[in-house]
This record gives sequence, C-alpha cells and structure tokens, in this order.
Amino acid sequence: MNSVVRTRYAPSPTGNLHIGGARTALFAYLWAKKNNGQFILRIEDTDKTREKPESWHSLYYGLKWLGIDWEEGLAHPDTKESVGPYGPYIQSERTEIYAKYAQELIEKGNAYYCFCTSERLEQMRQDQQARKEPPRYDRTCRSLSADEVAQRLEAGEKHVIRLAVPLSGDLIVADLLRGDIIFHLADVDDQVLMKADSMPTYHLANVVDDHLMNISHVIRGQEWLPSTPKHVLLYQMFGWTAPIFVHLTVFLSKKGGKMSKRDGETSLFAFRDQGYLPQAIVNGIAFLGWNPKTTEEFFTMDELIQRFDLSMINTGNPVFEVEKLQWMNQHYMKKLSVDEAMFVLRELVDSASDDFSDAYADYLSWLSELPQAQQKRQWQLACERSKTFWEVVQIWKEMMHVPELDVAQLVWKKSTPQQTRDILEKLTDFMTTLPEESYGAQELEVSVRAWIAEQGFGNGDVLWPMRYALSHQAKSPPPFELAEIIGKQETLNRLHNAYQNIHI
RNA sequence: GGCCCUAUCGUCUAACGGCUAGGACAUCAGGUUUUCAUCCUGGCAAUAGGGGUUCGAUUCCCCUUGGGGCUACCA
Repeated sequence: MNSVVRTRYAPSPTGNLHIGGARTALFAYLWAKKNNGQFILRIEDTDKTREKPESWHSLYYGLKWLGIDWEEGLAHPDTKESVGPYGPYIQSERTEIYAKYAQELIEKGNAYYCFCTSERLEQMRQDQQARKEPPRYDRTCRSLSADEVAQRLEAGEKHVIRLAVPLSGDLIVADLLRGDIIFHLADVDDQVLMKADSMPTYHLANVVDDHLMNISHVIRGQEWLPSTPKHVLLYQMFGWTAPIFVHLTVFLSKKGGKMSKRDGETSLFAFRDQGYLPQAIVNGIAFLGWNPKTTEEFFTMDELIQRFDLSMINTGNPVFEVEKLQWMNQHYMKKLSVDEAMFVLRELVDSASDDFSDAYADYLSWLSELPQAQQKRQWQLACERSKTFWEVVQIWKEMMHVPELDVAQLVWKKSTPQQTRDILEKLTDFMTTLPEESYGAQELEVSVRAWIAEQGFGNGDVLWPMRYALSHQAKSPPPFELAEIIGKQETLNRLHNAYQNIHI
C-alpha cells in the first residue's frame, strides 16, 4: 500500500484540453496537494493515428494557465522531454516495458496471441449484431495449440495479444465514490492488450504505468468505469495491489448528452480567448460536482486545496451552464486593479487566437494611452457592465463607433423636439466653455447638474438627449462617462451633430 | 440490444433517518438611476412515480420511468 498520495492526469494528445478534462486534472491535482503528495502529467500517446501535434501544446499550457502544476511528467511540449524518477512519462517511449509485461502474461497463460484479421472481426461483429447478440471477440485464437502459435509467429503473421478473461465468476471493482460494483466476468471481452503495431492499448499501458509510477489514486472520467474490471484483472494477474479508483462525472450539455464541441466551444483556450480568468474557471469547475458544504462561493487555489475532499464529490452528472461561470468571472474581474487587468490583456494579446488577439490589442493600446487616473476609472466602468474581457472590448467598440442617429429617439418622452433642440444647443455652448481637464465623469456631472439647476431645466429634459446624442442608443452608460471616454472634441461634435439634425 | 452508473427548484447544490427542504446562479417585482449596468430589498421555483423497512424516509432496499456512459488493434 502506498502511504504517499500520488495522482496523475493522463490525457492522450488527440485534441485540445477541454473544460471537462481540466476539471479531472484539477481534482487529481487538488487531492495530491492536499495530502502533500505528487501530481503527475503523463501523456498517453499510444494511438499515433489519432494524435494531433498541437494538442501537446494545448495540454501543457492549458494546465499551466489554470495554475495546475506538476513535479513529474511532461517537461516541455515541443521537445517532449519528461522529468521525474519514474520516467519517461510519454507512453510511446515506453514500448519495451509494455512488451515485457505482455510477454509475462503470455507465459502465465493470462494472455494469448490472436491472428484474426480486422476484416474477420468486423464481419463477426456484424453477424453478432444481426443475431442481436452483444458484439465481442469469439475467442477463436484462445484455443490455438502452442505449435500452431509458434509456427504462425515464425512466419511473421500479423498478430495482437489479448487478455484471457476467466470464463466465469464475479469481479468486484471498488470505487471510492460509488462503492463496490459487481461485474460478471462472463460479460467481459478478451480485450486487446498489444496492437499489431506493437503499441499497447490503454488498458495495458495504463495499468503498467500506474503501478510502476506508484500511483495511489486513479482519478478519471466515468467513461472508464465499464473497463475497470479488465484493469483490476490485470493487477491481479501481475500480483500487484490495485490503486484506489475514483470515477468522476462527466459534464452534460443543456441539450442533453455529454458536452462536446458541437455544443459550442468547449476547449479551455476558447474560454480564455473569450476573456475568462483562470481563477474563475478553476473556481467554477471545482464547484461542478463538489462543494465545501458552506455558503462561501469564492476560493483561491490554496483554499480549494485545503477544503477539497475526494469523498465529497457528487455522483450525478452535472449540466454545464455558462451563466454562473460568467457571474464568477465578473466577480474576479472587479477585484482586478487596472494594472492587473492590463497585464491580463497583454497576455491575451500574446496568446489568444488571431481575431481575439487583434481586438484585445486595439483596446489595450487605447487604454494604455489614457492618463493613469482615467485608466483606473475606465476599468471600473468597463467591468461593471461586462462578464468577460471580450465584453469589455465589445462595449468599448460600441462607444467608439456609434450607430446611426435616430432623431426621433433624441427627444425624451416628456419633452418636445423644439425644447430638445434648444436645450442641446445651449448645452453645447456651455460645454464648449469647460476646459479639457474637467471632462472627467464626476466633475462633468457636478458642473452639468449645476448648470441644469441654474437654467431651470428638468434633469430628464437635458440628460436623456445628452446621453442619446453621445451614444445614439436607448441603453448606454451615463452621459458623463461617455463624455469622459470619447473626450471633449468628440463630445462637442456629437452634441452639435444631434441638434443640427432636429428639424422643426 | 447487452452491461454499468445515476436521479432535490430551469441550472449548480445543502440537509446525523427527525422543524415551514436551505443557499447560489438565472428569472420576476420593487428601490436607486434620464436609460442600461452596478448595488440594495423581496418574490417565484424541487425531493421523478410506485412499493417496501421504520414511530418517522430527500436520506436505506426493490421495481418502473427518465438521464448518462461503455460496448474498437480510440483513449
């Protein structure tokens, strides 16, 4: 038995790190850290046909971005080097190891060579389906004589190695969350362990590596539960103690079914590009399937490590909805100083995909050129109205590029065109006299309100058309904030243009 | 089809077998505001159905139904 807690995230590099994978990694990481153990990143690249080169990058930097760190495993996504005492941690570099253990099983009679062609297997499965039988290997090669096997191997015939599953009996899988699950061995297929290309399948490689790397808790998605009896069998055949199994839930989409790319972008970097903060994502996914049983909602990574408990994870699959994540993200955005926000923006410019990157760059350069005091104010205004950084940019764009002026809307509901035109003209004159330096939102509000009182106008008579003249929109930030953002010259232009267009 | 997992408000969830089943998001209403947003106050909203066990069941057991996963020389 291991006294040290060692967990791993063991993705295969077949696609981008997605939000569900990130949660699996997070839970494994939290559990290791909570117990002062180690978290390992192992890459299961045994299917070279499905491998996507760019996914190494996504896996590596995705986890780093979230603040999930590992002391053993993949050390660099480009060189594919790994670090740690149980290396290499890249399965394609461990093929001799798997071959050796597969051989051991053959010698013990726990595995056998199979020469069936994929065409025959395909035909067999079709026939089984037609007869409404469960599709599975018919064990033809399991009864081959030793001589025949030797002969066909000698002849260089293509072959795989299959697990010789006992024909009867029960097998208990102990899952930390779900308790003991009984499987009937008669239902378990003779799984391929070594493929014809000498690569191991997941089942063999996973068991061998988890044992050799001293993994104490196998924390993985629920999709692995049905094949766990095969893994338990392998541990027994090798005479090894099995690790503790923890099968996590999967994220469902609101439309039903496992959340996938079809339900919109589910990759972690898509969320990053949209302007979600890593701390919001971590906080958000941690609460999908787990909670600290208090009413607190916000936790730092360190707090999560302290509070986290594997045995408190829920077993029902949660639906992933973005609304709560947005709320959390806004919360974290509001806590950012403008300097921190600019740091995040700079990172987005560097790392986000092209369209996003360009837009963030535009906004960042505009923000950078403002005087410091205004930057702070701008940031406050922006995150009051935005759930994400991407929304910040969208709102800014709208303020800088106003839509067509609808003259009818310019007139407040309780006012008249005549009065509106008159007021706007006077307001323009007044604001012309204000120095550039007083175009801060607070100062403007004070002076304009004083002017309104002095003139004896109603607030709505002035402020509605003023705001509409500046934004050309029925819904927008207050006029003073708008004036501050677009500056004195543009403010006067828009006011002038507005009343010029009111024809009585 | 077979095997396995699973089931509390729309969503995420809380509730030693024991109060009017609690909170958050979303939503709705009110307040603040020229509008929007923010903020504050309040409201709506759930134990899938049926059997047991028990003085008592959201909680334990069984069945049904619903949801999900797996069923490859993919992971």
